[in-house]
Amino acid sequence: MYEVFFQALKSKVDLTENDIAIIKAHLTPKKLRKKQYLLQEGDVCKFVAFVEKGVLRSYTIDEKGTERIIQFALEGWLISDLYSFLTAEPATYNIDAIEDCELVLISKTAHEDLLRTVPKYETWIRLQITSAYIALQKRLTSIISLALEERYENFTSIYPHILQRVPQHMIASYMGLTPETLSRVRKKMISRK
Amino acid sequence: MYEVFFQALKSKVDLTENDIAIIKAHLTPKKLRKKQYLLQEGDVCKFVAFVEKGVLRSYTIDEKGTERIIQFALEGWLISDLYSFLTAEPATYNIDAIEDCELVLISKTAHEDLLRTVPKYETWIRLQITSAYIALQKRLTSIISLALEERYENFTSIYPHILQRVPQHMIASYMGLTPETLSRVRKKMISRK
DNA sequence: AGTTTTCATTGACAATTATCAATGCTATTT
DNA sequence: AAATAGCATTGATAATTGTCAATGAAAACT
Repeated sequence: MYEVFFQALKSKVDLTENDIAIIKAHLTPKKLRKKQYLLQEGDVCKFVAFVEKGVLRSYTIDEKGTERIIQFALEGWLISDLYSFLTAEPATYNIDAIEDCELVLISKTAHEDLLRTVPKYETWIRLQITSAYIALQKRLTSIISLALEERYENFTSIYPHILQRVPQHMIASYMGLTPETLSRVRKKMISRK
Repeated sequence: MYEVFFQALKSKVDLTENDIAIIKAHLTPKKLRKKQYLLQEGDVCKFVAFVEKGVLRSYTIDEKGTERIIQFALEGWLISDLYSFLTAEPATYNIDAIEDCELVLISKTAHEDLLRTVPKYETWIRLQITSAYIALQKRLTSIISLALEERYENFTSIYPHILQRVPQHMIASYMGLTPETLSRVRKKMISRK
C-alpha cells in the first residue's frame, strides 16, 4: 500500500524505517470513481491528496458557467486547494476525478503533526512546492509570451501523458481557450505537416 | 542592517539569538541603481535576493524583442530565477531594478548551509514558497478565467502599491497585454464612472 | 534652461479569438 | 442493439486585442 507515494518520497529524501512508520500512520487511502468530486467549491479543503493511480483536475466555474481548469494531477502528483487547506476558508476550486483514482490523503492535522515530528517530511513538502512553483511560473510565462501554436507545442512536449488521458476540450480550458480555437490551432499545425 | 529581512523572518518563525547570528553570517548586502541588472539571461543565477528597499522585476524577452514581465518584487519579497538557482542551468529570466534598491543576497552555498543547520530557515523558505505558489495560482486563474477589466480591477485591488511605483506599460506586460490595450481598458473603466 | 527619453493616449486598421449553430463520430448507458 | 451523451470539427460572424503611426506631456539628463 502507498507504493507510489513512498517511492516519490524516497526519491527526494532519505527516510528511516521509523520515519516511514510514522508517516504511514498519518495517511488515509481513498478511492474515487470517474466524475466523483474530491472537493467542491465552498467546502473547506481538509487534505492534500497524492495520486497513486488515475487522473484528477482542479477547476473553477466562471459566471457564464464555463469550467476553467487550474491543474491536472497524474500519478505521483499532489493536488489540493492549498489556500483553503492552509487558511480553512471555503475552497474556490473544485476537484474531481477524470479517471477512476486511488489517492493518499494527508489531513490537516496529519500534515501539521508530520511537519513537527518528521523533518524529512517538511523537506519533501518544500521540494514539492518548489517544483510546483517553478512549473507554474513556466506555464505563466508561456501564456503571456508565446503565440498559441507555440503554447500548444510547449504543452504537448512537456505533458505528452496528459494529452493521452484527458479530452481535448479540457486541455483547451487549461490553456484558457475555447475548444473550437484549440481544434483550429491543431488543424493548422497538422496541415503545416 | 537587514532590518526588513529579519522582521519578515521573525513574523513567520521563532528564532533564537544563535539562529539570528548564524543567518546573519550567511547574508550579503547589495545595492542596485535604477535600471541596473541583478541577473542577465544566460548567466547562472547564484542567489536568492530579498528586497530591503526598492522595486525590481524579472522578465524574459521574446523573439520580437518584447519584454514580458514575470514578477515584480517590492520590500519584503524574494526574487530569483529559482530554476537556474537550483539546477545551475543558465537563467531564462532577466532581473533588474525599477527603483534604486537595497537587497539582501543569499548565495547558493549559504542557502544550503542554512537549510542544513537552521531548521527554522527551512520552515521560513517553505512558507515563503507556499505563499508565492498560491499567489501565482491566483494570478493564473485570473488570466484564464476573467475578462480584461475584471483582471485589471483584480490586480489593482491586490497590488495597489505596485500600481503606484511601476509604469503602466510594465503592468500591461505583466498582464500579457500591449500598453495600448491597457490604456483603452482603463479609459473604458473610468468613463463608466 | 534646454534637450532628450520615457511614457500614456488616440486613431485607423489588421489579426486573433470567441460565439453560435450544426454535423458526424465514439463511447457509455440502458 | 438501440438510445443517449460526450466529444471534436467546421462554417459564418462578432468581439476582442494587437500593430503601426502620431502626438503631447512629463521626467530625467546635461
